[in-house]
Amino acid sequence: MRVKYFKSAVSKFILLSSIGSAGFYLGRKSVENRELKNIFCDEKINLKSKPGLPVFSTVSAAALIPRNEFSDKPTIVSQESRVSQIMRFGFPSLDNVRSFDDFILSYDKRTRTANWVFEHLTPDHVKHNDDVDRSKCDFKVDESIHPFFRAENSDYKKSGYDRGHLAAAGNHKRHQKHMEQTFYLSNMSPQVGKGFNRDSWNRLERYVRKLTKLYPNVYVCTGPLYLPRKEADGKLYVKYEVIGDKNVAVPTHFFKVVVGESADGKLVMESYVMPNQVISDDTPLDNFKVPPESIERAAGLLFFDKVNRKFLKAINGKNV
DNA sequence: TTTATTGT
Repeated sequence: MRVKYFKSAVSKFILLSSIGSAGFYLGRKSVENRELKNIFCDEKINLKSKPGLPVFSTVSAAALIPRNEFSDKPTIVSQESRVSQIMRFGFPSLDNVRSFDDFILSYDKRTRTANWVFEHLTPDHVKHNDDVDRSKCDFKVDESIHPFFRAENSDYKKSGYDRGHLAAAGNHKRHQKHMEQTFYLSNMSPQVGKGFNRDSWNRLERYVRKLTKLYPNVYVCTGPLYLPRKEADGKLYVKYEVIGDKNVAVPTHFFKVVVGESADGKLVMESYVMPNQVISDDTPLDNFKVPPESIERAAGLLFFDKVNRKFLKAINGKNV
């Protein structure tokens, strides 16, 4: 997704980096006005000239083989699979992609948490369902990942961090099995509990669910960020804690990129970055909006690459 | 309403 530069982007960057104790950088140049213009102002960017982009158009979601807990045999997926519905607008990357029944995940063996998760929400997915009970769900090891690289429950124990869902449990209320699959530790990242996971991040997740009241289809990509910050010597470093015997990485931030599709096919995009720290409950979610391109650069991902610009009407509330 | 941990 190539996006135009908006003047408000500068103030949003400043706002974002002012949240919390110290400034984090969504790209080294992003705080410099001149560089920002170079990055975002060129409306004539030739997509084909960008490395990596053409590769994605050749990848078919139908080739993926989803997990099936109840059989050793791989299931061949039809063209109209849930995977291709969820990934309709393209894969952010192709690294270690795993498909679950109602969400897709790319796993990072080095950090022992995901690179990204992708979900497709409809009013049906988020409405209350008496048959689905969150309290019956258990956090469980993802046995499909090599023991060297998978998080254990013991890694989180007494770490001070929550096992925070990336694909939120509340987004998968159609079947008990769907919700249970969100409890694999491959879908967890260490998150500050009170003040973040249980509060402002949860507020963002509920807001995304609420978007299904406005848009019959909502697509959302969520993941961790490890952003550089300036140290005392004036240089930028990426620094993050690791927890447990498996050294599970504690992300500095998390992102969400959301696309809502109206009944007439028109699309709006919103993208957020929140620091993994205590956030005051009265901080408006708008304060966390950042240009999607800045997340792409920081994360090494491309979001909604297959969206036809013709249908994209707004990014972060601004018409495009 | 939805997030969760710790201790019993």
